[in-house]
Amino acid sequence: DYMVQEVFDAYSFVFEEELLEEISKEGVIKEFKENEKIIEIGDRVSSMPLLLSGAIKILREDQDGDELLLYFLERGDTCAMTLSCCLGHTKSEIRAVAEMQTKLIMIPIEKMEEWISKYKSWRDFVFESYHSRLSEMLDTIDTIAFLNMDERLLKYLRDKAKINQNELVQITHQQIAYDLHTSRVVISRLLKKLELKGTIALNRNSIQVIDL
Amino acid sequence: DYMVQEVFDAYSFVFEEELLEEISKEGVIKEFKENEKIIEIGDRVSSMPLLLSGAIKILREDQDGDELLLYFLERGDTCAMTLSCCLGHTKSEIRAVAEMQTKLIMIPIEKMEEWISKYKSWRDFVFESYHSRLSEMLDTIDTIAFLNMDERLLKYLRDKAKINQNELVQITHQQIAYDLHTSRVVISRLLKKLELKGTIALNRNSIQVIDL
DNA sequence: CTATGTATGTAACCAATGTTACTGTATAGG
DNA sequence: CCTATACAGTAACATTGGTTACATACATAG
Repeated sequence: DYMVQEVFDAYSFVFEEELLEEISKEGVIKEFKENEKIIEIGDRVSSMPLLLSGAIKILREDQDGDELLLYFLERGDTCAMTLSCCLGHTKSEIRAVAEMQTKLIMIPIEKMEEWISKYKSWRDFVFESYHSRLSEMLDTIDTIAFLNMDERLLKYLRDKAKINQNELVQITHQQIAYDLHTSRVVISRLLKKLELKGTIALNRNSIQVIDL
Repeated sequence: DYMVQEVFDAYSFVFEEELLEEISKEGVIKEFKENEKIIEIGDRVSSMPLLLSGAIKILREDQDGDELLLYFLERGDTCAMTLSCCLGHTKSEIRAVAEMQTKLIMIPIEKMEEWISKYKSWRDFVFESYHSRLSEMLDTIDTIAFLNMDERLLKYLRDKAKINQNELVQITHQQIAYDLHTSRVVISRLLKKLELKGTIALNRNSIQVIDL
């Protein structure tokens, strides 16, 4: 029977063969380039994305249009936020942006509801997604509430290095400032301090995380 | 057939009669006094609480033991955090404290898993709980990340007034400081400013929220 | 090579929040 | 009534983070 190779690669440890085939049959593959917008705040969500390869960053926005990074998603993840919107038939409360070249498979909302009754593994996956997303949100809250900006910055760089599997993080100070909801000057200042401590090395358009 | 009155009162619009009866039969009623601890961080969670009456506040703690209020739960709510722990068989990541005299019914974890297959209304309830908890968490993140302390304080007082259905909030400055993860002096200072603006009136051990 | 735009470094200042220290006042228990 | 304690008001100062302004360095189009 027909099966998409990437679906197998990313989800064979999670779902049984029959479901993997259904996903392959019903899902629509979509690809996004780095920094391409995947979901916008207020979008009606009519299908649920499963991550096949790449990574996505999930952002929140305030009234003034200022952003805040919530967390990253990787292969095998799904966005519980979107899931939640699907099941509740509400609009997206977050923005999703491709962190790199990213491949998704979109599951129509009717199928995902059908599979909840049909496949225990799917149901478990959905619950597990909610669970890990709640944990991520808690972690995000801890970070914002309990850490100073220098600690948040270092955590951000380490997370970014991990997601990109590269200790050389390709990014500008301004982009970091957007993700952490602060200003470029603040980031430059703190980065310089981290460099003096020997934790990182600064280059134009990239930062090397030494102390991973 | 036997049914607990409070279960009917709080959940008759959500669950069918058969399920209401099962809940009444399998659940164990527990009562908590104001400020009594319901769940502690690290606790093994072996049953899932449904709120029958009263209110609960959910707190997060950092390494130094400092607290942060996440959100309140009311009648008809359940703690998706605890739910999540139940299903994932992990320990509690949060603390739950009775905000007032509170009555819960505790559902054994096996039953709640059984009902997920058996009752669609239960499954919907579980998903809806996850959905609203994720929304609350987003709201909490917005509050911490995007608001200044004076705005957070006012929001806190309004939420508290709403939960207690009383514009006269019985609380000390120190307790507010704990919930908002700041110091008593900061709270006293900001409260005084709010009083001068006419938004609130200060008394010993209580605050009247005028501008609800 | 030069001009332009983008990225970065940094000083000076401001605003918000956190800290310390001390004061006064209400209240409960003796 | 007296005293100990919890609660609240406030000044003075420190720290963190945000803002403005400007200088410098790099990269690329022409």
